[in-house]
Amino acid sequence: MSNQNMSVPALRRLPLYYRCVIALKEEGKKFISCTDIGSRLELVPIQVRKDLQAAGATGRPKVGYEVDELETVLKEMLGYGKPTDAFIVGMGNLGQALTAHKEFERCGLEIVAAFDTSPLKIGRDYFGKRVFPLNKLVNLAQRMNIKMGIITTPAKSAQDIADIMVEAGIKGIWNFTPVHLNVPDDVYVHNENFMSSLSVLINRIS
Amino acid sequence: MSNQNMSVPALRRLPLYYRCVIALKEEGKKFISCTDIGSRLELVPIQVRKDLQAAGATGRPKVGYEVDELETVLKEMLGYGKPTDAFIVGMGNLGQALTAHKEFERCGLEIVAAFDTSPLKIGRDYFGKRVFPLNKLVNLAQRMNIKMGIITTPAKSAQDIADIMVEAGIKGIWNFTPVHLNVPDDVYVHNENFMSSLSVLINRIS
DNA sequence: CTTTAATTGATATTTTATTATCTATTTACA
DNA sequence: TGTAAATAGATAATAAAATATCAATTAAAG
Repeated sequence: MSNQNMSVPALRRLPLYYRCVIALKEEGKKFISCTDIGSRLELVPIQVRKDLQAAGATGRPKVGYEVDELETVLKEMLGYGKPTDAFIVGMGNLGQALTAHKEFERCGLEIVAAFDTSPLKIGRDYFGKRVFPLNKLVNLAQRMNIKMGIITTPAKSAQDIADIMVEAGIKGIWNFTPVHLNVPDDVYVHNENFMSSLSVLINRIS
Repeated sequence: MSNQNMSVPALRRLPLYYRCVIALKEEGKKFISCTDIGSRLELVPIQVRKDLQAAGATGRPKVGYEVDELETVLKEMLGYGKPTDAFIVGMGNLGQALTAHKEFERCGLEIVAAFDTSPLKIGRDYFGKRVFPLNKLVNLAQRMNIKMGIITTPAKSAQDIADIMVEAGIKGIWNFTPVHLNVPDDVYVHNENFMSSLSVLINRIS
């Protein structure tokens, strides 16, 4: 199924290609070349070709890739076909923003439940998602076979939440806090560290 | 001042070291080694040492780095001392979440004004930041000498906003939309593409 | 029917980032 | 005072990613 030996940088570029393909499809294009995609995304054609090759797409010389086929291949590789169910913990501003985010549903992610410790939030619905107390997480995750968790709590609770997620059998954690999480080897953590991005930006403009 | 020839991966790790240093300082530690930092962050000591070296820190054999000095060096390199003023455009859920984010102020970023097109939002305050109409951006940015812009609008308006920011003289754009932005060479765009992160997560758990 | 231009696919090269090795230094302890 | 252990700092090696080169293929134009 999903190619595990694809490099992280390449994998991160696939959604860009997907968006590009959808846009071109809407423009009525039937075929598309690496050069086309590259010029739209400011990437060199060779890189696009290598990435598409790794994703399993095949094209025809002089013509390029068939748009419909490319869409299918990318969709498959990105898991857009069968969405992954996820829990989100921390219904602060960021948690709410992610829960409201429409694009996730079109892109392989279904946030099925939210968790918080605040009695003001528990039992409420945010954008159609019910908020549960934290102590229900393990049980619900196991019953619903949840494999992905999103952490949008304050930094100080992040490790505790991660521990709970690990106990619940979650295998992928999307960590929006700036703390390093300690988890077993079979759990993959992706850190969305805004501070890291900020460092680069500040460095580049000064 | 800020070292332009530091690699992006290394630069992205600096905030992690900074957090670690602050934590150790609070624990009362006076000196800290690469091994210590590495074991806390699950990084190999050599990598930590090289990064700190690039940041300009110097340590003593057998002892490590002085915590206070390390804090100063990292703070300087990260620009935490003199915060960068920024404008944010798009006061939807994500825009509000970022505006509310307390940590930015402690980490070199000051969001000084917000912009939106919705009459319901213009004139209001969100977390102490006034929302202005979009057509005020260029003028305000020039008067306030704003060099950083954050885009949290819907995807379809992103390029338009980027064009306005470029016109306003903004040199660094933090793009939270999934679209590729076309800007002149002297403007640096950092893409915070949630879809890219999602690809990696979905790929790794399946 | 032949030539030309564009493009893929495969392989090779270069660049960048990470990791290892080795030496010098410093502290702690016998 | 001497020795062992830990560590920084410098240099070297390795691994990973990006980019270039080249041959094969195909469609279109002459």
